[in-house]
Amino acid sequence: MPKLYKRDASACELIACKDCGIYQLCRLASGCEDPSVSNALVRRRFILRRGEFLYRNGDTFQDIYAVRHGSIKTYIASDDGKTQITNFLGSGELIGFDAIDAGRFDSEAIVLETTSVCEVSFSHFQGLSRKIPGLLDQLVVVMSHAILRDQQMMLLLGKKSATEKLATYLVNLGRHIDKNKSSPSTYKLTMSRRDIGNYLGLTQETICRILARFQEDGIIRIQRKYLHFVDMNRLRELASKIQAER
Amino acid sequence: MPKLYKRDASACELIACKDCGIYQLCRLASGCEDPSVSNALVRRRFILRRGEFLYRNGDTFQDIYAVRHGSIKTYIASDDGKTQITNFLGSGELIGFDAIDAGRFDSEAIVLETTSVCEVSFSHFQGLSRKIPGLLDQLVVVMSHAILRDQQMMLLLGKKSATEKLATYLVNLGRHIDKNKSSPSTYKLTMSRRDIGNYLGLTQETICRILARFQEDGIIRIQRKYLHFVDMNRLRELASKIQAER
DNA sequence: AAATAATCATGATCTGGATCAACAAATAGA
DNA sequence: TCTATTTGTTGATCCAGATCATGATTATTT
Repeated sequence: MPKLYKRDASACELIACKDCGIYQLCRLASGCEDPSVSNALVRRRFILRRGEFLYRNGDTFQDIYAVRHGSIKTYIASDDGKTQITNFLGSGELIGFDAIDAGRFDSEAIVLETTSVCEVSFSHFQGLSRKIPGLLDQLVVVMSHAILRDQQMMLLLGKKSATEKLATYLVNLGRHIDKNKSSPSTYKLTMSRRDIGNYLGLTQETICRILARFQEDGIIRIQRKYLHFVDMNRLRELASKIQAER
Repeated sequence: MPKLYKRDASACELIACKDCGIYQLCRLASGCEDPSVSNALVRRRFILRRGEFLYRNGDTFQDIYAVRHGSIKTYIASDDGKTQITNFLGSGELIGFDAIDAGRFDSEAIVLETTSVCEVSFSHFQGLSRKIPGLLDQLVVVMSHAILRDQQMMLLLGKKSATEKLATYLVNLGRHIDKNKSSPSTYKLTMSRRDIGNYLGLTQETICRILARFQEDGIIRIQRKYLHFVDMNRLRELASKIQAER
């Protein structure tokens, strides 16, 4: 059962700041091209471990966060207790701006593995933006992208079959790999089958079965948490059903 | 078959600017409290008629829009031609910021009835924001709200039953009514059953059947496009299944 | 006004993915 | 180390909502 909550810490392995979602923001804030001088924006860094919350439902909104290394899931709940995972976040991604309007979080963020995070005080950010033109413009761009992503998700949830959903999900994982140039085509899944199912509007059983089928068909190899991409093109076809029959 | 596209025009019945989603923006831009002085921000106003596009897939992004009066649907398409309606917009709502990041629209907006729109040049908006602190902050707030809304939609699409989906949809329509104080509890549906179904991840047949059931159960009265709310509380219960049995 | 095309409505049937069940494997805790 | 809990897997069955079909209204065009 989760657990702790925003434990303080310091020093963590750096990921390249220039691969971070707030790199442009940090660069602007520090007023120079040097990517390491990001402290004008980032208040503190800390580490969370598996099962710990970054924020909880009802928390007052004060900060936005950037994932430096690790992974996080965010989800919302309905009145009657159903939950929907709204995103899985990895290195360089930003969390928290869904709470700007209400001034408090109506969602929760749980860490899926040991994860280091940069914390940006939003009021400090707003203060800086008075001095640094372009800072808010950059935030607007990031938020625009998030809206686009959410709309793609609505399309997936509303219109795609189970196979298309999972194929789409895997293709998107694949993109991350290229971006972070880890081993050519292998991915460590940090989320459970249940989480994937919840995210895609399916059950864990369906996820298991389709993963098994993808493996039989020679599209992926999967062993528990370890996913290996064998035929990315076929997967892309399945993601939007343009499969040249078979 | 749709049709024309961004036809120019002028003069249209005003809706109260203070009920508009960009009222705060207009007010800041005009630098005074007078809600009628909004021309610092709004470039032009025009009217579209049923079936006309406000923007189309692939269009270069230049403007954001505010609906003054009328209604609009927005949707995206997958590679294989499935479409998902992402929003229905009414008076005072803003459209277009999903295109800021990419610089072009990956979605389309079609007008559902004769609709008047305020057009705001985004580059002009950015220019103004250099002089008027708070302008971009306000946009960030509006976008944050849009993200929240999209997440609620993901929950609906991923986790709710057909009945819950439609009840939720009707309850949200109801909110609009109060806000725009039209006749006590009657609503003119400008979208088709098919559109509602598409939006909610259902078919038009299912929408018809559930509407009929809601009417039998004395929750609404519905006659083609005209919807009358009879028991809003019951509807709210159905929206998140907390129905005290029956 | 007549013809055509959308839209709405309702019944009959089918099916993709949920649910239920039972167990295996891995992980966390004591 | 052993035990308990979580996570993953696969089969059998079921059902909510899709699909198919047909006709009634209502809008739009000619």
